[in-house]
Order: sequence, then C-alpha cells, then structure tokens
Amino acid sequence: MRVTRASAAKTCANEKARDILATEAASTFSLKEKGVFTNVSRAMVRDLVANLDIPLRSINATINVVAEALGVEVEGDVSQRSIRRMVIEGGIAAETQLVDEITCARGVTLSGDGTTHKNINYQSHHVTLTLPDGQTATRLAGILHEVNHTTNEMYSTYNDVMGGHNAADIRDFAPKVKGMLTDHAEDQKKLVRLFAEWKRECEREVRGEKALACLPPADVVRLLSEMMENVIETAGGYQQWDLLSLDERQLHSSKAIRQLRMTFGEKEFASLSSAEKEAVDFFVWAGCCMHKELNAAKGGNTRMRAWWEQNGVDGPVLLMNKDNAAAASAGSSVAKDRAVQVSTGGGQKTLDLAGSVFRHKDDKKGQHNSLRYYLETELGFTSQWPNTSNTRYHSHGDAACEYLVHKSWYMQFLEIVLFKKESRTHTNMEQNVFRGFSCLRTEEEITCWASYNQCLTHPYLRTIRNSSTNILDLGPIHAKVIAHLQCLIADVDLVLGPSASHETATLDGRPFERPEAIYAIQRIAQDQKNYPHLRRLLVTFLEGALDTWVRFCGEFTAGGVIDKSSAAQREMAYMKTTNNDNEGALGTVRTSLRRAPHMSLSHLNSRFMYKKNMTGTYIQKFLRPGAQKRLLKKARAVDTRGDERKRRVAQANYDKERVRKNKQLDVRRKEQREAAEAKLTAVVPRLTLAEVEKLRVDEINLQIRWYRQFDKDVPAAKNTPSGKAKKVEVLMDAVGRYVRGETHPKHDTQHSMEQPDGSNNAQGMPGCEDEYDDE
DNA sequence: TTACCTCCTAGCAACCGAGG
DNA sequence: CCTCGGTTGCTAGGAGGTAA
Repeated sequence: MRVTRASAAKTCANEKARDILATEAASTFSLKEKGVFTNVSRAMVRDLVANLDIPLRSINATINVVAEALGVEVEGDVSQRSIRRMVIEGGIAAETQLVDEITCARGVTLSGDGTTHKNINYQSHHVTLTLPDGQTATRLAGILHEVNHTTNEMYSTYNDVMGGHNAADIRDFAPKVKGMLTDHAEDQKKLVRLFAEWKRECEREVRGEKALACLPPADVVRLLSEMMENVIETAGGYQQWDLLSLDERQLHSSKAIRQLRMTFGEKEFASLSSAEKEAVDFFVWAGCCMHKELNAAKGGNTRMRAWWEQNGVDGPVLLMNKDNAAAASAGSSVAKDRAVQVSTGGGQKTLDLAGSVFRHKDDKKGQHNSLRYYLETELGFTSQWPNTSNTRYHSHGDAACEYLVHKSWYMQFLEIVLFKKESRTHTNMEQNVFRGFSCLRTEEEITCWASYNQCLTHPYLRTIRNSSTNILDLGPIHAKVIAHLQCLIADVDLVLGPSASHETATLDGRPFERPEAIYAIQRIAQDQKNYPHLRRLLVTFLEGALDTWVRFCGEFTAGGVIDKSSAAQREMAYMKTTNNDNEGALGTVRTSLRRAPHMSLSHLNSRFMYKKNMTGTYIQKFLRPGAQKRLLKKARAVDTRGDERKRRVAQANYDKERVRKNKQLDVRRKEQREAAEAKLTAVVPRLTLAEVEKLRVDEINLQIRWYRQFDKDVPAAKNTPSGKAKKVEVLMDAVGRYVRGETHPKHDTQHSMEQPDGSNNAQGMPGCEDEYDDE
C-alpha cells in the first residue's frame, strides 16, 4: 500500500517536473546546429545503433518516442545515410582509442581465432592490455578478413585523428606485445611464429636506428654512402640506376636503410647479456584452456572406443544411420557388411543423437518443448538435455550425467513419443537413442564420460573460470591435472569405490558438481555382473585423456618460456584463460551476417568495436572538439573511398585464384589415382612363398592391395600390420585363398567400384581435423 | 522449385546552409 | 553569387524468407 502510494507520489512529482520542463523554453532539443549534427546528437545516435542494436530505420522514431515521454521536442531528424556515417566515425574513434591505449600500456597480448562463414574466412582479434596501474582490459581489435586492412593502416588513422603530433609508430607496438593466446590449431600456431619473427625484426630495426643516431655524423654519412654504392651496384650500376623510376629508387634505398638498421641492431643486440636478450625477445604463446579440456575428453573417448576391439570384447550396439540400417536389413551380404563396417556406436554417439532428439535446433522437429513439459510434470522441475555438440565444451560429459540421473524418465518419454504418433513408430534416430540407452556396453561408456566430467572437467572449469586469472600462472594447475589423472589411473576406486569421496576424487577436492550423477556411477560400479568392463574402460579413458593433456600443455613444460619467466614478465603478458572473447565475437559475426547479409565488414567492425570497447565513453572523455572534428573528416574520407567495393574485388580475385589452385589440385589427384590404378592392373600375382619373400616391402603392399580388390578377408589398409614378416603372412593367406579358388579376381568394373587406397590420403584425413575444429 | 517480398547496404549525385 | 563542407535522396542489387 505504502509502496503504491509512494510510487504514485513519485509519478505525480515526475509529471509536475515534466510540466515545468514543458513550459520552459529549453524543452526543445536540436539535433543540428547550423545544419551540422552536434557532437551530442552524434554520440546519441552511435549509442543507439551500436550499443543498443536499434535498426537504422528506427533511430528517428526512437529518439522521438523518448523525447515525447520526457516532454522534449526534437528539432530536425537524421537520415539513415547520415547515421551510417556516424557509425563510421565511431569505428574510427575505436581504432584511435585502441592505439591510444596501446601506447599507454605496459604490456600487450593478442588473441585470435578464425572461422568461415559462407566460404569466407574471418579472423577475430582481441588485444589485452596491462595498464600502467596494473589493471587489465581486453579490447576487440576487429574482425579481419583474408584480404583486409592492416595494422599499419590503423596507426595512420590514429595519426590523422590525433592531428599528427605524438605520432604513433607501428614499430613501437611490436616490442610491447608479450604474448599471444589462440586455440591449438596449426594455422594459429603458425600465425604466432610469424608474429614473433616480425616482432624481433621490428625490435632490431628500432635498436639499430637508435644506435645509428648515436654515431658521429661523419660515420653515418660514410655508412650511408657505402650503402648507396651497394644499392646501385645490385641494381646493375649507375646506368641502370638512372633508368629506374623515382618510386623504384626509393623502394630500393628504403629497403637498404632498413637492412643497415637491422645489421646495426643485431650487432647491438649481440652485445647484451643472455638474460637481457631473453627479456627483450620475451614472447609467449598459450593455448585456450577450454580447448585443452575439450580435446582431452575427446582423446579419452577415442582411446576408450578403441578398447573394445583391442581386447576382443563385443562393444556397444551399432547405431546405424537410416541408409545403413536399410542396407543392413535388406541389402546383399556385401552391402550388409559394409553398412556394419562404416557404422559406429558408443556413448558419445548415443548422447549426440539424444541431443538431436531431445533438443533439436528447430523446435518443430525435435521434442524440445514436449520433453520440457513432460519432465516438468513428472519431476516437478524443468531439466534440459545439454546441447551436445562436438564443439560445445563439456557438453557430452554433462549429457552423460543427465542421462545417468534421469535415465528412466527419458526412456519413458521415448515411449510416450512413440505412442503419441499416428504411426506408432520411432524415427530411425529415436530408435537409435532407445537402442543406445538400453545397451549396457553403451552405458558403461557413458558412465566413463560422466566420471571424467565430475572429477576433472567441472573442477578444472571452476578453477580457470575465475575471470581475473592469468593463464601464464596456471602451470601448476595443469601439472596438477596430470598428476591427478595419474592418481586416478592408479586407483579408479577413488571414483568408483564404495568409499569414494569428493576430497580425493575431484581435481580441486571440492564437492561434486552433480552428486546425483556420482551416486548413479557408484551404483553401476557395484553391479559387476551387468557392467564388467567399467573399471578397465575408465582407466583407458583416463589414460587417453592424460596423453592428450600432456600434448596440449606443451607450453607449460619445465624449461619452456612460461616456466622460465619472472612474475613481472607474466604480469606484463597477462592473458585470459580462455579464448571465449574471440569465439563469442565470431559467433556474433555469424548471427549479424545472417540478419543483415549485406552488412559490410567495416560497418560491422565499427559497431562492434564501439560497443565492446566502450568507445562512447572514450570519445567523451579524451577527444577534444577539435579531434572530434577531425574524426568527422576522416569518416567522410573513408566513406567515399569505396573500401567495400575494393574488398569485394579483392575477395573475388582471391576466390578466382583459389578455384584455379583447387582445379590444379584435382588434376594432380586424378593423375595420382590413375597412376595407382595402372600399377594395380599391371600386377602379376606371385604365388609362392619363395617368390613373395624376394619382393620389397612396397611390392608386397601392392600385391596385398591387388588381392584386397576382390578378397574381403584381406584386412583394410589401416588394419594391415607393419613389418615385412607380418605383411608376408597376410599376403600368403590371400595367396592361399586365391590358389584354392576361394576368391576370384573381378574383371569388369572393379576400378570404378573400389577406390584404391592411395586416394584416401589424397583427400586429406577427415578424422584428424576435428581435433582442432571449433566455431 | 519458383516467384515474389522484405530487409539492408553502397555509393553516386543532388541538395542545402554558412561564410566569404 | 560562389565555394565548401555537410547532408540526404535515390537506386541497384544481393540474400534470406515465404507462399504457391
């Protein structure tokens, strides 16, 4: 009661205030002064567009609606065209801000990630700054494109806006960069190497320049003239030199000057002590912690999947896709075998399929909502199936826990789905989920996922998610992960045993994230009759995870850059623990481009950087009216420069080039394939052991391949043992079957039906890329 | 699958107001 | 009246959505 009265009183007061305002003359707001938009209205428009995501066409209406409520009359309006330019101004201000902040910062680190959208590659870049007061800030440096503007350009923009004084130099930027954070993909690692090299060169050049400045003028003159002599000589003597255009001459001499500085820089650098040298070139790479975890779990799973076959145990039920299921039930025996061979099953696959059934992206297709309602009525609360995807962190582990805890509900639900339908049939996918859920071997795998999830994944994430942690300080934690895994491998009863406790089972000794899942796991572990393999499977999973962890923690190894660095160095090279900034940014690019497919990258960058980097505040605080005026000018210049058209042309050319290269590649592959086939048709089978033993290993391989064309008992290329003796054995088996007349070479269309195995490798190895795959 | 609609952008050209 | 800096109108055109 009192509250309503108070708010009523407030409203009344507000209305009074509004009346007063309305009666005053100052209640109009002019967007323009002398026909030019004021800085205030520009800032407002930018905030509306970039920070609040208001569509360009609604800006005017928004301003008017708010103004009306406040009792202010707005004078003038702003066209979409002008709004676009104001956004460009925001983008330029954001670049200026970035250079400004980098100039002040004590240390800078970079982070990046890439993705493709509609066949175009996008790279997201963030800069993390260690400010003079020890605080850190992460700024979006932009979404770049393969053919895109460079950092150099950013610096010239800065100098334009700031009016040229205290000119910022790209070369001052290089030594400040102390590190780089990316995922573990090879292309990103290459980028890191290139960057480190560039940084070194910049440093030497500046060092050399300084050294030259300290020399007596006479020496410098002498050096320069010597250098010019050299340049002219390499250009082919004075006569040739005179023929060169001015630009070419300038190019030659600037190159030579750079070279001179570099040599001087190197000389200076060589005189430093080794500690100083290391301090100067200090540059460190770290890999995103989320990726480490993701890949470790994948590594564990791979090892676990292989365990069944290696130990001759019948593994989880096969979950065939629709086509293979049809082939296996109706096709010829060859098709049947093939369908069985290419199909897989197992915990991860089941959880994936369950993901598509229980929470399909498209609500109409999946059972997303009806499941939610069902669980709500049955359990009294809503529970959601985790979004299982290869690239979503810890989703499979979470799904495994969800399964263990609510298994019976999900099974019942699948039944309801069945009986709700007119046809009373499950789709193939639903059937597969049902099969997987009812298979004890699959359940054993799922239990391993859940155990890993509770003991390693969640405790690890709890540790690294602390937002202010510096990844460079996480060496001990990763050592602990490895040690803990070794501990668990040595004694899985720490997790599975009846007396297991979170104190010894989890990485950080803190309670389990989902204790109900642990109860389920222990119940399963007690039941050795139904789940006899669980212990050995879990050990295998953990071993696989351990190996992957070791591989993905290379940057922390003893004696490495991080290990040797001082606390102060690590502070200057502060990096976040995860690369989520970049991954999130790329996600935003995707959604923005889907909504506005024609939005240019520069426009997107302008909006995005303005928002993320809080450029509005920067403009207000640090850009004097004069600088804002220059901002306007620069924006106009950029606007009329036709960047976007240039970008499209560059992209088109790039695409053309790629098409050409791909075609070339195809031709070469075809040639290789044909050569391999020709070799195969030319094979003369050797039928005696004596003959076979005289052959070289590659000839034996060829013979085996020849038999493989028609003899299904010859193992697939990847399963063929290595070592000459073993290969001879395999070959002689095939020879035996051939000689006895059990197998017959096909003479008709064998080559078009069967792919010689050389082509598998030429296609690239699909199995390997997902280790680095992400969005 | 097709035809049409909607949304959004780029960039040219025309327009407008201020100041000399 | 002219020039210049700034603003706006206009159109082509691509991409996604959607109904037939």
